[in-house]
Order: sequence, then structure tokens, then C-alpha cells
Amino acid sequence: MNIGDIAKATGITAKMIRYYEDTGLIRPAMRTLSGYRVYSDNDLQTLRFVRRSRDLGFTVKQIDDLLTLWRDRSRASADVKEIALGHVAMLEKKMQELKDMSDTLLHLASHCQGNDRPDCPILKNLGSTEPVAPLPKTRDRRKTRAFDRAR
Amino acid sequence: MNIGDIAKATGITAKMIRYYEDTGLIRPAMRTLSGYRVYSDNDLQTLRFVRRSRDLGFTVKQIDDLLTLWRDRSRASADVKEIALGHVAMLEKKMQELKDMSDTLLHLASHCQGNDRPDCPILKNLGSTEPVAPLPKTRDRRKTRAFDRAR
DNA sequence: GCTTGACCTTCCCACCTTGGGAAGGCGCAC
DNA sequence: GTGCGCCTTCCCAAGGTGGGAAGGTCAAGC
Repeated sequence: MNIGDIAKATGITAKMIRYYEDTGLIRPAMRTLSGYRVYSDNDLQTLRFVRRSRDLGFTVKQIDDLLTLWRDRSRASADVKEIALGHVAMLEKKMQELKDMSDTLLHLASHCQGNDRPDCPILKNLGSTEPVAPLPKTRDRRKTRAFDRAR
Repeated sequence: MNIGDIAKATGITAKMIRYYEDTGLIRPAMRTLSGYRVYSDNDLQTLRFVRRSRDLGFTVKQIDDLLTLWRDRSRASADVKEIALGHVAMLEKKMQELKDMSDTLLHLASHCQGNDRPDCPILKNLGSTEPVAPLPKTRDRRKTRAFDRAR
């Protein structure tokens, strides 16, 4: 298989495959006499693994660690689980950050008329000296309701 | 005020302030005879606006648009609201993506023993040919419960 | 007046992942 | 043997941030 074939098969662009090789995530591919990269079924499996890991949001470093464990028949599943749950924790932290931003914006937008007039609590808040997130105290406010009110 | 003072006052590093000036987000600061940048209270306000917008996850381009509206006394609040809600939509899309990743990982991790043995459904899934997210059909599954089960 | 230390200036490099594109070499079908 | 699609390497770009070098400036203290 040439790089184009394996790119189609894995959904990773040829460019990225070369990049992963350059940066050491995957091992250098075999070459034909004329210099073309050639891939085996084994390589295909590896790249599929990379693809799936990437889809789950793992960093290249984490994928590297996972690949190492994957190839290590004497691995402990605890090590894999630790990476996975550590990553989940990071994902949740990010989600929380995004949610805080979103909540603040929805709160501000819900007070904005959204008409031809210039008065706008969103701009007012951004330009003020107060801390950026004067959120309502209510807990578990349903995001969708807030969003509807904001529209 | 020198750049260091305004950096402290806004929480934006001097480096980033110069970068924002270079890229045209903010207008070039006045200079002393010796070339030091000098900032007015007006500049301070602008940079605070930038800081807050950044904290809310707006891109530089969006902050640019918001700044323009901020300075335009004849703006329509609808334009501001549109930017804000558009950004909220993007934030929610990202959150959903992160949530899908997190859910998949929690599901896989909940089936992983996490011990000294090598058997690991996480690796098995990453290395398989199946689509990456074989999620349970149950809806509204509480994330925290899934997380506890995964541990 | 001179030294010192904190600050300022510009300029270059790096991160990470991805895409775009140029210039040139191969492989194969007609 | 010509043409087209693929391959090769190499450079550039993004966004947003940090690091650091080399050199100029300011103010305080002696």
C-alpha cells in the first residue's frame, strides 16, 4: 500500500501520516527503491489505532503512551485505565470551562434586547470593571431554557 | 503608564499586548521620545475589554468585531447579540464533542479491570475495526455515575 | 557623576496540528 | 513516449502564548 491508499483506509491525510512519522509517533515506513513509502497490514492497524485515539481527543504524547502499552503484551490494564481516566478528567475540566463561558454569555444575552438600539448589556459588561461573570445564583438552571430566553 | 503597568492592571502579559498591537487588534500605543509605549486610561479600558472577551473564549477576530461595535455609538444591540449567541453555539458544539469523547471513554473504562493483567477493553477497542463509539443506548445517563463505575 | 537593577525595545524561535502549495521524480495506461 | 495521478521533500501559514537574546532607558542610591 502506498501512503495514499492507507490515508483513504484510515481517514488520516497523507500529510499527517508523514508528520506522525517525522515526529516519531509512528515508525518510519518501508520504502520502495524509488523512495515511495510502503505500508503493511500491520501499519494499517497501527494507524487505525492512532485515528481512533485522536478521535477521542488524546494528545500525541498520550497516543504514544497508548501505542507502547498496546504493543506491550505484559502491560497492566491499570496503566491504560489511568491514562484514559486522566484524559476524561481533562475533558471534564475543559467542558466546565466552556460551560462557564457559555452560561455567562447566555445570562448577558438574555438581558439584551437584540434590536436596533445601541444599548447592550453584553458590551456594557465587557467594558465594565466588574469581574466578568455575575451569574445568577440559581443552581441547575437548564441551559436550554436560558438559551431560549436569550434568543 | 508603561506596558508593564498596564499588563499588571489588565492581566494580559506585555508580550501579548505587543502582539495585539502588531496584529492590529488594538491601535498602536503612543511612544515616549525614547520609544517606550505609553498607555492612557482609555487604553486601559480597551485592554480590559479585550481581557474579558478573551476570558469568554472569543477569538481575536470576534474581539475585533466586538471592539468595533463597542466604539460605535450607533450600533444595533442585535449585532452584538448575534456574535454572542453565535459564539455560544460554537461553545456548545465543542462541549458536545468533548462529552461524546468522555462518554465513550467512560464506557470503555467501566469495563476495564484496571489491574495487573494485560486484558484491556480500552486498547481492544482502539485497535479494533469497529466504529469508535459503541455507546450504550440509555439516554440521560448521569456522567458521574458512569465515572464512578469506571473507577 | 556613575553604577546597578528593573524595565523597556526589537527580533528570532518554539509549541501543536493541520492545511496549502511549489518543484521535481515515479508508475502505469494508452 | 506522452500524459495524468501519485509520490517525494521543503517551505509557509494559522492561533495564541511563552522563552530568551542583545541592547537601550530610567530612577534610585552612593
